[in-house]
Parts: sequence; C-alpha cells; structure tokens
Amino acid sequence: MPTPAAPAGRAGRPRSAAADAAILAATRAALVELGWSKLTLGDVATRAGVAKTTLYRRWPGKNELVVDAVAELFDELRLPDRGTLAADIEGVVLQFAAILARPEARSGLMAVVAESTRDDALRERIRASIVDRQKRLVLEGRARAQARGELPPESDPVESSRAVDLIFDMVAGAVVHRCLISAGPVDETWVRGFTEVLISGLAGAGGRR
Amino acid sequence: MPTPAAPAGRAGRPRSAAADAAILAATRAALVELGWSKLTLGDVATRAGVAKTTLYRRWPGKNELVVDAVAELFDELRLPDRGTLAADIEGVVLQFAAILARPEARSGLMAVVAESTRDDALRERIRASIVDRQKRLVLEGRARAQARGELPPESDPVESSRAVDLIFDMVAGAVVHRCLISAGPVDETWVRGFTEVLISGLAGAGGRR
Amino acid sequence: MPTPAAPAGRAGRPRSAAADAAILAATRAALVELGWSKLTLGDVATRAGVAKTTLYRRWPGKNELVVDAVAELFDELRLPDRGTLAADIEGVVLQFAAILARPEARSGLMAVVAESTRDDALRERIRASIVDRQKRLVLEGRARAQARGELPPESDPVESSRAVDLIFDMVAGAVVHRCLISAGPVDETWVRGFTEVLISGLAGAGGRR
Amino acid sequence: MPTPAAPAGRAGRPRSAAADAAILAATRAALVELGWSKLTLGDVATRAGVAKTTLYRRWPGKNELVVDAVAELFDELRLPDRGTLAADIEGVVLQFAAILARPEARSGLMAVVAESTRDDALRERIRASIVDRQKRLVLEGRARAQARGELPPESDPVESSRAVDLIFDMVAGAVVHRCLISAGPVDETWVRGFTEVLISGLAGAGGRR
DNA sequence: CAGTAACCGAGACGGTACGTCTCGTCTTAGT
DNA sequence: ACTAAGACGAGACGTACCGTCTCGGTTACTG
Repeated sequence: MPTPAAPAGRAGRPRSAAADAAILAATRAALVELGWSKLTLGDVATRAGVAKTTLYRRWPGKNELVVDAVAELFDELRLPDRGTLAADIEGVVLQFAAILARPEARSGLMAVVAESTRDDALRERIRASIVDRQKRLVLEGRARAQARGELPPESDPVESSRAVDLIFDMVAGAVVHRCLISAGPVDETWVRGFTEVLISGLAGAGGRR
Repeated sequence: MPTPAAPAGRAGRPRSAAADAAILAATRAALVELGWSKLTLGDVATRAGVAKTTLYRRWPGKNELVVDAVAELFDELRLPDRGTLAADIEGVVLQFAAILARPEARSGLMAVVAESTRDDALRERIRASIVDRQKRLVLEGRARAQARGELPPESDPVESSRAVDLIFDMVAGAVVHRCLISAGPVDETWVRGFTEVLISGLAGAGGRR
Repeated sequence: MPTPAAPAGRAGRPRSAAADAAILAATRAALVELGWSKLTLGDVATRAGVAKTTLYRRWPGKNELVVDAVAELFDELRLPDRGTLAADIEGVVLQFAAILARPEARSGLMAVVAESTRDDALRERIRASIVDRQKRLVLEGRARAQARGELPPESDPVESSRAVDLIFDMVAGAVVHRCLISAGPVDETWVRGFTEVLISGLAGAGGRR
Repeated sequence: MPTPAAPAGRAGRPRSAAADAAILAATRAALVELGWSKLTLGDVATRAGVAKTTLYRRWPGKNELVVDAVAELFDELRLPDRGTLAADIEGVVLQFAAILARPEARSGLMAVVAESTRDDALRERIRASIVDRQKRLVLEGRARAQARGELPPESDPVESSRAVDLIFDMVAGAVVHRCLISAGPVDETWVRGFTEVLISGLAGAGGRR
C-alpha cells in the first residue's frame, strides 16, 4: 500500500519491511488516543520508533496513511453462515457496528471521507481499499442465499452489479448513519428491524421485476 | 446559535447582529474554496470583515462554527407532494443528494461528524441542529401517506418512534453513503431502485407485523 | 535595529520592548556556548523566553540577528587618552583584541562576514552597524593627535576620508588577522611592533605627500 | 591531504585517485554557486559523481573539505619581480585581492576561519595549509629587497621571524579587511596608499631600531 | 447627558505541527 | 576493500494557525 521504493528496485539499502507494519499500528494507536484531528505524523513516527522522513518517504500525508491504517480493520469482517439470509445479514451488520464502535475506526473513517470530498485521488484510494474490497460480503451473501434457494439466480449481469452496489449502499449507509451520525445504539432490536425491512424490500422489489 | 452575550443582556454595547450572518456566510464560502481541513478561523474572520476576537467570543471553535454554518443548508429541504409515497420519497432523496453535491455541505458535514466521535457536546449539537431537525420530513411523509391510505395509522407510539428513526437512518444513510463514500451517481435509476426496495420493505415488514 | 512593527504604529498590541534585549542577549549566550554554526533560532528563542515567531517577526534570519548581537559588543570600544598617538593606538588595539578574544565575537563576526560575501543587504548591515560605526575611533584619534601637534591638520577632505578608510583597514585588518586567522597572541610585544610600523608609516607617507 | 587509506595500504581495492581531485573541484564549484552555508556534502558528492560514503571516508566533514579546496587557490600566488620592494608588494597585493574576489575563496575562507574559532584542529589545518604556506611570499620579498640593498640584512633570527609574522598579519589583514569586511575596492589608489604607508613604516621602524 | 461596560478592529504573544532538508551512518549489491 | 545507491534516525528549518492577550477606540444602555 505505501508508495513503492525506487522503481528499478536494485541499488541501495532496501526499505525496512518491519517499519510499514509498525507505522500502521502506531497510526491506529494514535487514532485511539488522540482522534484524527489531533493526530500528528511526528507523533506517529515517534510511536513507531521511526523517523518522520521514513514516514513521508512512504505515504504522501496523513490522509493516505489513515486510509491504509483503517482499511486493514475492515478486512476482519467475515460473513457468518447462520442458515438464513436474514441471520447472515444480522451477523455481518453486528460485526460492522462493532468495528465502527472502535475509536480508531470511528474518527478515522469519517475524517478521510470528509477529506476525500476535495481530493479525487484520496476518494479512489478509499474506494479501492475499503469500499470495493468489502463488496465481497454482499456477493458471498447473495451466492449463499441463491444456493439455499432464498433468492433467484442472476440473469442480467448489469442489473446484478447495480443491485450489489445498491445493497451495499443501503447496508453500509444505514449502519454508518446509525453509528456515527444519529448516534443511536445498534442493538438486536435495531438490527432485526433493519434486516426485516431490507429482506422484505429485496423480495418485494425483486419479485415485481 | 452562537454563544449568547453577557448573561442578562444589560449594560454595554450589544453584539452586532450583522456579524453573525456575515461569519456564517464567510464560513460557507471558505468551505467551498478550501474545504474543512484548510479552513482557518483567521481566514473566516478576514472574509467576514471581523476580528478574530469577535469570532471566538461567539463560537468555541471551528467545529461548532461549521456545524452551525452547515445546519442552515439542510433547512432548505422540503417534502414535495407528488401524489404517492414513492414519488415523495424520490423527490426528497434527490433534493438531499443535491445538497450533498454542494462542496460546503460535502466537506463540512463529514468532518464535523468525524470530530463528533470524540466530542459528546459536538455530537449533541449535530443531533439537535441537523439530525433531529430533519426527521420532520419522515414524519410528514408518513402522515401524508396515511392520509392517502398508503400506510396504516399508528398504534404503538414507542414502535412508531423507533420506525421513524430506522427509516431516517436508512434513507439518509443510503444517500450519504452513495454520495460521499462509494461516490456513485445519485441519478434516476439509483433513486428508483432505492425507493422500490424501501417501499417494498416497509410494506412487507409492516404487513408481517 | 530589528525590523520595525507595522509602519502606521497605531492599532494592535505593541511589540514588547523587553523581548528585543532578551533576544540579543540570548543570541550572545548561545554564541558563547555553541558557536555560530550550531546556533539555532529555536534555541535562541527558548533561551530568551520568547516564541520562535516573535524572533522571525523582528529579524529576517540568523545572519541579521547575529550582526545586531555582535555589533553591540564593539560599541564598548573607547579611545583612551594616554598622551601620545602611539599610546592611544596601543590602547585601542588591546581593547579590540580583548573583544575578539571573547567567543561570542570570534565566531559570530567571521561567520557573518562569510555570509555577507553572498548577500549584499547583509554586507550593508555589517558596514553600517559595525564598520562605519567604529571609524569614529580613527577620527577621534586623528583629531586628538592634531590637537597635540603630532599630525598636521587636514587640507583635502577627499584625501582625508580616504586616509581614514585606509587606516581603519590596516588597524582592524591586522588585529583581526592576528587574532582569528594566524592565531597568534596579541601581547605587548606584538602591539608595540605593530604601532611602531604604523606610526612611522603615517609620518613617512604623510610627510612625503 | 585527505585522510589516508587503510594504514599500510595493502589489501583490497585501492582508492580512486581521480576521486580526490573531482571532489575538491566539485567543492569549489559548489562554493561558487551556493556559498558555504548552502553547500551540502550530498550535493558535492553528486557533482563529483561520487557516493556520499566515499566523501566521508576521506574527509571528516565539511570544514576540512573546504579548507583543502580553498588552500589550493592561494598556491597560485607568485611574487613578481618588478624591480623595487614597493612594486613587488603592490603586485602581490593585487594578486591576493584578485583571488579574494573569486566567490569560492570569499565565502569559503571566512567561513572556515569562523568555524576554526571553536575547533583547534581546524585552526591548525588552516594555519598549516594556508597561512604558514604563504609566508614564503614575505620571506622571498625580504630576501629580494635585501639583495637589492633596499633592506638591511638580518641580525637577530628571533626578531626576524617576529617581523615576518607582523608583516604578514599587516598585509594579509589589510587586504582581507578591505575586500571582505569594509568591502571597498582594492584599486590602484588604495594599493599605492597602503604600500606607501607600509614601506615607510618598515623603513622608519627598522631605522629607529 | 455623563459614565461606563461590553463591544469592536488590529495585531503581537507563546505554542505547536507542518513538510522539507541535510546530517552522518548503515545496509545493500556490484566491481 | 573498495564503489554507487539509497534508506535510515535525528533534528533544524522557516511557515502557518492556534487561541490568548493587549491595545486604542466605539457604541448604546443606565443612572
């Protein structure tokens, strides 16, 4: 993820591999303690036992560093097999909410999204590292539901991809909004209500088509 | 919205009323040009033709100022009467997306949300000035749909309030995620697909209950 | 000497007068301890109990600051009245050597001269603050010698000014070279030898003219 | 001049002889373009087509490197035979001034002198490489003047050596001060005036003794 | 209608972080 | 054992904002 070293990759001392991991871990630790706006790259470097120059050699700035540090968190998400589509969705929503309850994700994620509204390269980095990377969960869930006969198989591939995007926006959007904006609890009651509306909506809308 | 003047409001020169409006307008202008992270209070003061001291006398800091400046934007939202619940929702979603397309809203909103993850007073300010204030749209929409006979009347007031919150999270969340995170277009196709799933979901979930 | 405040001299908080003196004293202290090349403006600011910004608001950089700090040292020079021109010169030469023996003068003076070879504004600052300012000693000495009848009165004012410059170059140059470059002792023997050659030269050259 | 290679000079690849010359030339070129304070060893290495490591293996640091680079410049000085002592002195003074007009000498020389005030090893290096090395000019000049009968032969060898030092301080000091500190022109007028005073002084002081 | 208290602009203040630069060292691979 | 290349920890650079403070001056209530 960090900017690669001198392209030819030959001469000179190679970059320390350990430094990358230490920097990302230090970034998350600093996010927990200080939040995004009080996080400074000098402090991250100190925590990582690394010079500031080393950090700037690998990432262009705070935003890109935080994207990479946060992106790793979402790779922990797994789609549990609970027997039904509804239960699977409830499971993944709870996991997602649990990650968003962690301070390093809370303040980091929204902040880089805010920055990305004025920086196209950053928006792409977020899309590639976080958004598109987690759409796998929607694909897996749908495939599993189709195998169980809960959903009909795909016909139109364009329509199919559009549906994945929509579902991802609805699920991720609702959870993010609940956790971070309206700041209500993501408990069993809320998750069950949300899943019920979503499943009904998918069945209803799909059936009408 | 700004911190009120000396308590009882007695002696001394009163605060300039014009300054408040000038400061909020200057804040929005600065958000458009610079985005949240490069916005400085010194610059806002200069744009507003006001001393930095004046600004700090009225707002505790950048975050609170931006919340107030952004909150005014969402008051423009209106629920159009297009004859059906689906059409009403589509209308308000498009308006919401239009506001989120404006740079002063894009970068300001997400940034203060990010900051609010570490500042409870700020979270409350956001909830009061932006979130709760716009739930009126959901209430209006439901009332109108009930008047039309598209939705059954309320029975349980607790359940009713919970449903408003859920719907608000789902609508606002999906639009925010689409606009700012996955960064896809909010066009007719997407809005129709979203509304279809939502309406079916509400009907299905409501009917099953 | 420092850059003056906002010209109009009216609005705003006035500059602290104490800060100037504290900064120049701190600069000399740092020169003593660290020498010119290891002197940092951040350290000077700390010693003076002042913020770095305050320092940069008043001086453009290290060179100008050191010139001002060092210039004050040479204002201590006095032309003693020892009865004869030769004795007066010996007195002032010994004083000059004593100043050049102090570490704040030694490393500061040569360093700014070195820098001035590439910076015309700095060269002018040195000339105005140090060189021209101390030519008073030559003028005083000559006037006193003329009063005593040791030297004839001036006739041509152009020639007179040229002679002052030459004598200053010869005296200051010899002492500086002895102290700082060839690094020999400036003791009674050396001073007497130097003065003897100089006085004879002045008499001889003057007489021939 | 550079630090010698592995003591006895046995095993392994021998040091490139060309590198030394290239480094000193690159140092002078960098002095011309950048001056002492902006000269960096990394830049010198690049100009010389040499790795930074190579440079540090041969010189302890910037100061020593610059001393060696500048010292070579003064070896160009020659004592011309113009028939009289006065004319010889004028000739060598003009040559000296011409060297001090070159930017690599101007900024390099004073800077290392400044550094030498806090570094005894450096002062010795300067004295050995530059000062003592050029005293040959004074010795040659005196010998030639004695051969012509312009000066009496030496009697006391201690006194003789002391006189050489004094004359060197007076000549070099005056020229350096004129060129670099008071920053006036070293033209025919100045040189003639200076030489006149000096010669008279030597004659007068010598005669009186 | 005089006093005075709170406001206003301007700008200097002590801090802190920025992102860049150079230092002198170290670690590669290649000669 | 040397070389070029380049990453490394360290730390100063000069700039930009922060939020506070100190000024002289301006209102508009209150006594």
